Amino acid sequence: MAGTFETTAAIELVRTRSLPALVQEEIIRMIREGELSRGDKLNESVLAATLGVSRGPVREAFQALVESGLLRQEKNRGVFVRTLSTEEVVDIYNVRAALDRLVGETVVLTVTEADLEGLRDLVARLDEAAAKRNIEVYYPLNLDFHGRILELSGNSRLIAMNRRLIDELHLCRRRNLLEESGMAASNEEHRRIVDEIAGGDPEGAGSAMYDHVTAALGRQLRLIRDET
Amino acid sequence: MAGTFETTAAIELVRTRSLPALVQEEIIRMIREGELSRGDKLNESVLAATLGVSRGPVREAFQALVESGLLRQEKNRGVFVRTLSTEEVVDIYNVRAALDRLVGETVVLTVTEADLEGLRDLVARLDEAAAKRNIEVYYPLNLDFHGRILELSGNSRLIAMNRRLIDELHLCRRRNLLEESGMAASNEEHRRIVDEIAGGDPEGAGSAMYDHVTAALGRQLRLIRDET
DNA sequence: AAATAGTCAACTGTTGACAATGTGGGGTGT
DNA sequence: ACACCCCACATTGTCAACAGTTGACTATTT
Repeated sequence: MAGTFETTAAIELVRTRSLPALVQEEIIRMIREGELSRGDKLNESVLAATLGVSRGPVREAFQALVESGLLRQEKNRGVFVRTLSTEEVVDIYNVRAALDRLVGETVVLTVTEADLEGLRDLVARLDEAAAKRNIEVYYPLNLDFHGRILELSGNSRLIAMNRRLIDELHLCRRRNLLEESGMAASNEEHRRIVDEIAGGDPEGAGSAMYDHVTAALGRQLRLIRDET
Repeated sequence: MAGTFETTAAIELVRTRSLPALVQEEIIRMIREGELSRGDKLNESVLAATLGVSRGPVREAFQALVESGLLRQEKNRGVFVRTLSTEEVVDIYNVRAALDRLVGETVVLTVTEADLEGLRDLVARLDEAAAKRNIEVYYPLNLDFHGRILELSGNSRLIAMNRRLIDELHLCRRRNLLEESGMAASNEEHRRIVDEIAGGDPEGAGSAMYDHVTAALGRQLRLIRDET
């Protein structure tokens, strides 16, 4: 049969994806890509019309995103993209540091040589991007690097929580926040992380992850301070 | 004016509480109190009728609870109270251990003598409950003990995430799960936590918290194994 | 001119109705 | 007796309309 593959794929899509879930993904994408920034108001009717659905699914997506912390709701006034105070940014980075320490400790126990090879390859490509001062390449590679290590942990809750925190950090972080020196320093830490994981010592790998997040917080805070 | 106080309170209630939020709280309560157990199906119409609202707010509450992990959604079939596999329970405890280590490390830096006095008082009351093998008293005191330390951390994200994990653990944990020996052992660990916090060493306090959660996981796993 | 009351449009909160999907039971053919 | 198909019922997904609230603009008063 022609088109069988596409058909089954379409069926799977319709079977699993509901409108609220799709709306939710779209809003997250808009935040990640910067189409929505902190403090922006989301208008139910306008968003519904834009996406071609009614207000019901949009409202359901809002509730999920409020629960996950990406949106803030004021009764009878609407939902807004959350704004993070400096204190909250520090809080989030600290939590991420604690979670990533666990990621490092866990990954060491199950990592394979093939996994390590993949990570080393990513570090090499990050090096290249850093050398060219190309943030547009560096940034998604960086997300990929952390995402892959996270997956290797195999801990579903750890993965979910870390992803949510990363989404939240998109509220205050722009792609251009890492200037050149930051990229180089950051990738040196990546290299250390891979080495420590390869070394097989859980505490060492955990520390490497922890220190990396802490250093990233330092870089972020310096930028926030410079901004003002 | 007579009734001014009640009126302003009522205004504040209407101003802040929306139906979805109230429905959400009610469902969480039902899970915590055991009226809903893992795997149970939640019927939109029935729940809406019971609570005297329409299906809209109920569906919005569902989405928030799905996002927080308490409910699971199957398209066109309904939402169900999540069931946790043993692997997921282990995952959650591991994440909690990592978070609580951070709690311990953080609390040391800001704790006051008055805070410590409050914690010591709680440990004493927990001792009493443990001696009497009274789980009905021990259990809420235990929640209170951990809740207070958590608050002392002052990290809003840490507090929110920890609370959500505790809610999730209610999915598999019943009040009677801690038998007598467990209570005594658990409270010895509480005492060590307070001592380490009072000692002023972040790493020590972090370890005490971490070890307590790990030990709790051990007790939980033993019970799961005995159950089968 | 400033302050306050009144009015109105835009938006959110909630509801009931309609469409689509899944489920279980009865009947039919082998 | 067993398997299969079809239909009626229950439940979820989606939508459009109604009700209440908010914030801004206007008009009136001092």
